[in-house]
Amino acid sequence: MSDQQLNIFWFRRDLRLMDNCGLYEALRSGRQVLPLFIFDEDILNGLPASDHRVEYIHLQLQQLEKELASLGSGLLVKKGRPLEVFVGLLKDYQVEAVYTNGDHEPYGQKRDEKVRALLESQGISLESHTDHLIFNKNQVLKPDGSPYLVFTPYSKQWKARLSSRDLSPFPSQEMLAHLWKGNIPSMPALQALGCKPSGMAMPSFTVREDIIRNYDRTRDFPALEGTSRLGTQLRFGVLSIRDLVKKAGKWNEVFLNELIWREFYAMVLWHFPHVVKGSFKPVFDRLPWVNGEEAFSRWKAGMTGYPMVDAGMRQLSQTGYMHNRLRMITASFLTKHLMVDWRWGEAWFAEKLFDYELSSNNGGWQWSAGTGCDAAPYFRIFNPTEQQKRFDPEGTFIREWVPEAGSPDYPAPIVDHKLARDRWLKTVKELVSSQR
DNA sequence: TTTTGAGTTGTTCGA
DNA sequence: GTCGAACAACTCAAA
Repeated sequence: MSDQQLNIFWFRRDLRLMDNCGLYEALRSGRQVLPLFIFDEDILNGLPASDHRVEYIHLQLQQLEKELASLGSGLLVKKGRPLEVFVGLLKDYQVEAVYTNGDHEPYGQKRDEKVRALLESQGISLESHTDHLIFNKNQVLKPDGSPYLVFTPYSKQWKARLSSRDLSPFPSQEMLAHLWKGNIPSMPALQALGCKPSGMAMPSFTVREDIIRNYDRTRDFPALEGTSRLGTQLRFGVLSIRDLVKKAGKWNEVFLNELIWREFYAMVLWHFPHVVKGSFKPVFDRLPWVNGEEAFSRWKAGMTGYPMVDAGMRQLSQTGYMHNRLRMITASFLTKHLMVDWRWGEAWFAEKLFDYELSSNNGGWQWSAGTGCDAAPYFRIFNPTEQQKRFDPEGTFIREWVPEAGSPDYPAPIVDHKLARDRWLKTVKELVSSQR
């Protein structure tokens, strides 16, 4: 056991050294800081052998390790259950305090409470900071102290609060000399974690001022480079949200609003964790979903016979990404045309998306299905053919992903649009009227 | 307490 | 082809 007292900084979804709130606070305390990451077995065991997100995290950790090594330090990477890993660490090191950045998801909160209890039983504190969002659970509330349920008033209040919020970066850089200089074993290879390479291209987009400035005009056209593609970096904290919000505020209000949606849904999940399992509005848990396995399979495979839907679904499977416009079209189609439970679709996106974020994915699906807070009205049903005309008028996107569209090799539409539309309208009307 | 206006991203229909 | 209304009623937020 090392006899020198130290702090641990526990990286999770904040895989960067710069402008990292919790890391800065750990370094500022004056003690040396040992950087730690844990591959959580409880999460890994629920994933397939080849998961592109694990691969992405591993890649970012390698980058972090390189940066830390150049500073004379290193990154301690462990695999196991966090609680058990900490039990081991407390034997190996004389830990004074553990610093980290908070997590708004129910699993992360339970995990952190268990770790906190363990540490506190040893007289060690767990210091948690807010880093992945601008505002935490209770910083943007109605005057009566309750959470907002509608986006627009939330966003107004969010912006009002932002104007008095200091977004200057946490100057972690100036403190990096305080990193632990003792021996740190190098991190395990991906295969040693039991994960195979996915063969997918890892997202590595940069913050593009030109794209963000044009965001409101180009974001709806999947054939254009019209969206930021920064979701994955935000999910894993490779980018600082403070930095991005500062730029968004200068560059494009509509883009800033998207970042506020991200915070809105995080806040909703924080206050209403029941949305993980069921509809925000309980009445919609009684929707008589058809849940056809065959239809669901065809949707997943991009074989519905609606080119716009299939293009989106194939883009997702093959790249781990789907353009936002297509996320709405495919989600609307699965829930309203095929009448498959939104949770099925949510789970599929969760498995496939690089940028998967529980709160945003859940919020988006419930919005699409009309079951969420501040959701789309039930009669707002996307017509996949109409959407194709409006947002891919040249057919560029369709040709890229569904080159056989229009040929005999391409399946006939899985459902008739008008019949499906009428069925959905009738179903929801009956549900709502039965409630009165 | 009551009232009033408003509510991400759409589609269809009929004038 | 364009345009406005209807789709549905309810809940939320704020005055």
